Amino acid sequence: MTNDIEAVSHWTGRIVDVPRISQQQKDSNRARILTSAGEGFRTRGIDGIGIGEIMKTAGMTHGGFYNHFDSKEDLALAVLREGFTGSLDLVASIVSAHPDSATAALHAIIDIYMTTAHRDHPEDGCASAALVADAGRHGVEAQAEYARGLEGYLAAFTDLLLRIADQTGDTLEPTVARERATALFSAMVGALVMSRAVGLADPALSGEVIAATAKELKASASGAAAR
Amino acid sequence: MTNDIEAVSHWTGRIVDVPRISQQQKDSNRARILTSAGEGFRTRGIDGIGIGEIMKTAGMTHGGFYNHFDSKEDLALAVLREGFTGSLDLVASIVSAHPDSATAALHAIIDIYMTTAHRDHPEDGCASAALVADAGRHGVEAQAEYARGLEGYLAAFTDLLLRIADQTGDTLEPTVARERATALFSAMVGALVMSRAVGLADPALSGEVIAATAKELKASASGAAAR
DNA sequence: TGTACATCAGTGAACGCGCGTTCACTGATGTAC
DNA sequence: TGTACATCAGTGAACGCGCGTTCACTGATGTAC
Repeated sequence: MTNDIEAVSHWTGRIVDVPRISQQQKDSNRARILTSAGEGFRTRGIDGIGIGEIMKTAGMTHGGFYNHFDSKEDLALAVLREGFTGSLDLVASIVSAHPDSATAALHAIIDIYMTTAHRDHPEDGCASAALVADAGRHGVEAQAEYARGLEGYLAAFTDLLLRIADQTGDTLEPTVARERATALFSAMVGALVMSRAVGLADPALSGEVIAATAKELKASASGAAAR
Repeated sequence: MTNDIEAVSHWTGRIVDVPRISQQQKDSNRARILTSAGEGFRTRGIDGIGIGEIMKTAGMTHGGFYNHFDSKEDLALAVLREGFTGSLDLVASIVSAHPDSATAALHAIIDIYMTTAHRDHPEDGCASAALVADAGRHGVEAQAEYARGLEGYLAAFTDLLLRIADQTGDTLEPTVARERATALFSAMVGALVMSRAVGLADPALSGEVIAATAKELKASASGAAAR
């Protein structure tokens, strides 16, 4: 069952689901595999879910997988690339929603990132947090994709910190802004992954980790120039 | 081959390696399994290495595993418990090596934690960083072990920040100290796992992440009271 | 002290299972004439 | 416009492999008498 179209079989005369694959349909199927894999990999890790289940979630049988990807590793690379693009687009959209105040934009990012909702739904959350361990344990190509994404995050946060300094009239060297952006993003990712590591067993501690870190990061970003 | 003792077989007359298992020997074998599993799990993830390879590294064949542990999951719980104990002991030993200055102790911890050596050797590094993703993807019992360890880290860092404030004459509420300790440890763990995620593909970025975060954290801890 | 026997840790073959991957097949699409 | 045929995406059975786990066996240890 690759689509919802019914047709009368020329051969049997019975009404059956038949494949009717156009290039557009193929592209759509590939996108569904990618979405399914992105969610599965983020939730259970690259080694934690198989091709069969990914394809089933995408609405196909497992054999057709290799019409779209060379291997599971190839799929993982595509998920990393696609995943970071989506995450960075979200950051950019939050920033452009606060054109007047870079501080408000940063606070909005932190408030969206550091939530129990984000903690509980890695499947459509930040790629950097959900896939950080998988990237470290896979090959150099996966790490290269992760590096590209991480660089995107650091560039976005560095730019934001520079704009905050500019708007508040403080002086901030670009190299220092980049260092602070690195520490900031490290804390966001670290808090989120640790809150996920204890979410089931100790919800109070889990919530405390993200809330306390968010509070500190917002205070730190506002008062950075005063340091 | 469970030990290095040779003996003459009563039955064949040939010199063979024979098992000669005392309680002490059994305890030692269990400890070797635990060490081997701790290193394997940290480096490649709980799902990334099998019982067979763990037992081989420990110098035994795989069948004997179940004389020591009920299941692989049981082993993972033991690794988490043992691993955090070791990590927290190391933190405590660094602290007691700097009895005069809590600031010096914190800087020493950061300088040991945020290094390329620690990044490149998860097998004998911090349990919280190496196993954070595995804990999040395993059951509630694994998360409970992780939570116990995380609580130990947060308590240790909170105590250290309070002692720094005390020694510099600043006032610091315990609840605020705990929040700052949480953000601090989140940044340490986040920076380390991200630096591992790009270590092979982009050593420059990888080194930058730990160096920049370490620098920021030390500056932030020293100037925390001034904020 | 010596002998018989129960205990139990380690060995290595075997189990069922799920995985990533391959492959023969089906049938709709697109092209050639 | 209609017919014949090459193309190729999806199906589902099958493959080899490694995994976690089980089990019959071996032989040293410890205990009973």
